[in-house]
Amino acid sequence: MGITKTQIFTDKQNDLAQFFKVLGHPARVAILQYISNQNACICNDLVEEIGLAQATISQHLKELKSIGLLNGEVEGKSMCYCINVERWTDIQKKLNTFFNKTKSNCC
Amino acid sequence: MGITKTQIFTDKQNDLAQFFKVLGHPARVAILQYISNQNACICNDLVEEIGLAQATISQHLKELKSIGLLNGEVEGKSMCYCINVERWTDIQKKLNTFFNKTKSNCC
DNA sequence: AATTAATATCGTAATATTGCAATATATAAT
DNA sequence: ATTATATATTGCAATATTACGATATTAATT
Repeated sequence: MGITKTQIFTDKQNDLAQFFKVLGHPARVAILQYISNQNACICNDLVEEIGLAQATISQHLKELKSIGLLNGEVEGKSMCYCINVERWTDIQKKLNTFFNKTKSNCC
Repeated sequence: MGITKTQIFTDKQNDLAQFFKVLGHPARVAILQYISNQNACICNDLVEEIGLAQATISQHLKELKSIGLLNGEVEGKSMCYCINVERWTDIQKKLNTFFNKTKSNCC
């Protein structure tokens, strides 16, 4: 079908999967790395930097915003995006909890 | 288009995104959690446990195997899947390196 | 007010993913 | 050998994602 059966999973499982999913695209990985390398907020150097169309970059930014990873502020006629450090750390913790809990005791 | 432009990203970015992507489905999160909760290797209790068709579970297992997270051993007429702990730890480290390096210094 | 620049949204095409029924394969049990 | 059981693969339908051009929208500049 193409539709994930979210109803049969717990909220935690769905949330966790959603975090992983949003991070599961190289453009979004690259965007986050680029933002962190600039010592200031970025605007749309990203279009030049990454090499995808402006509409595409905008879409990826939207997905990163959707899980709260980015804050966006209007800065004149451009946008200033930056990483929401609190959320960033929060998600990192959640992923690590998953990794630490999920341990193998077999084979 | 629907096709990710992997050529414009580094191997590291693509690999990282691939790990995230494979973990980015609630069924695969649930499978990993279930395997870790059993004190032994599992076979296909998963079909009953998770509530997806056998073919679907088999597909998800294949994806988890594709990044080396699962080992599968023939056990009579069933399969014994277990988490590859070494790989598991390795991927956890890589994700944490990404999280730690990607830090914000703005806003 | 008109123009320019930056970003967002819409519409659309191409491709990918999810899920399942049906079928194939392989081993154990009879 | 036949049957039963467990898993993998194939083929297909439905939906999602990726990417982009075209078009809003919004704010600064002239």
